[in-house]
Amino acid sequence: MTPQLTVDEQMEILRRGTLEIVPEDELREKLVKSQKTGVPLRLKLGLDPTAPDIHIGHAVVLRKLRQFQDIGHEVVILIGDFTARIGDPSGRSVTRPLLSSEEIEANARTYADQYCRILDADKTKVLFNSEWLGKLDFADVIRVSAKVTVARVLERDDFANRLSDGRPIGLHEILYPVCQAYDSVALKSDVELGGMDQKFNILMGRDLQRESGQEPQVAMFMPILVGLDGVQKMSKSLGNYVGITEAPNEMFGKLMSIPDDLMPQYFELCTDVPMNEIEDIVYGLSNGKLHPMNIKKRLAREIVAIYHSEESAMEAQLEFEKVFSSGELPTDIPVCNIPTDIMKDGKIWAPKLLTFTGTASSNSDARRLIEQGAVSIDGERISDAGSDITIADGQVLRVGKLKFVKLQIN
RNA sequence: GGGGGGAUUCCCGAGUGGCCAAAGGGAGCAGACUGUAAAUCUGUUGCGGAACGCUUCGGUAGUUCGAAUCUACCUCCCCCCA
Repeated sequence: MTPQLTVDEQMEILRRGTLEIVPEDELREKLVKSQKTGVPLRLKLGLDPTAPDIHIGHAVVLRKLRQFQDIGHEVVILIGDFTARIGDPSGRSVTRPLLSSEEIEANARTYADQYCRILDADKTKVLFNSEWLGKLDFADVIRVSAKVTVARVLERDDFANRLSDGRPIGLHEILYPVCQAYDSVALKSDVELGGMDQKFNILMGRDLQRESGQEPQVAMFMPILVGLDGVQKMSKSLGNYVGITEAPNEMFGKLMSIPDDLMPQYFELCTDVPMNEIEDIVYGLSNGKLHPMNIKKRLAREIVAIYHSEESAMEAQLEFEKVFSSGELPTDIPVCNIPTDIMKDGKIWAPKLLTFTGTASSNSDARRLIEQGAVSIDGERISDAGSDITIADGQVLRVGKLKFVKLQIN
């Protein structure tokens, strides 16, 4: 992109949205040195070999890496296939299922397809930590472990808490941070990015690099994006996410459903809107000069445009307004064939229509929806769950706010 | 090695022989209200062509007219002591 930004300008870009840079002056020094020598910095991002669906929460870190790439630096995506066997003790205590090497490879490929939408593929490398961790023998493990003291490991919040609560800590879990730290040594990374939950592990990398005679990496901590519900972190399993491969209309709709007070955060972390403009927006919202809905539309447009295009973002907005503001039918309605043999005399039992079209999961579910007034055909509400209803070719069945099906009778 | 506690519907969690398809909360869904939301209110959340019936409370086999509740065994989890 723009090759010759001053280091100050670079720092300003890189600081955006980050929680903490440890230590900040070392990052500056590294940037200065890199600019002088022309040797790019090596950025490390460790990823789990699971979770192949990247959402805009993951994208926060990936976009930060992209900023580094645009300045000229290179990124190493480190797939933790070896460490996955241990299970990161950070936060969750759920043991992860072991993955076969085929699965890991398949996941890594899916990852690659997706992160290319954000990262510059020419400046990105993917490595697996089994490559070096798998080669260590027991003596090596002891030698590396010897560089870390128990007190140092136990400083970590999670371990300290577990110890005082009398909850168990596996001996192997103590080695997890050591493994991750060793990755940094093996990669000779200059900067490692991660969430605050990675703080301990990433800082451990600094220690081990120093012990190994390397210049320690700088740690950059990125915030965890809050999900669409406005409460929990964005994650696929909670269903409160926007996937970066989702269609424009879906993205737009999902983004419009976030609580208002999430908007500033989303602007900062998920868009390229300049910070001073975001400040103006926040101010305008607080004094009532700006309407939250319009701002949210802008936000949704900005994000959709990143992963698709400005045109499709605009179209998504028009579609959204059409369906939700004007209450009109969406442009694309899935068609469902209704075979005549499940009908009699042009009629069909109402719950059957819902289960057949997949708009209800069971007759009981369908009955409920009908009784609650969620079901209509061509805008006319169906209210009797026991009744046979007359349907005609081309009619549109609507269930709830979001489900539409065009009936095709043959 | 010894002792103790537990597994309930999507999640948490009540229920200790019939009044239990199973309290309460969370989450979801639907309706109202809105700005599309959030908040709020209301309803709903096993299955069945359904005012009746059927299948559920870790698994299996029992006891009983009747079991989520009692017994035996099994599986898995957790805690304490060593």
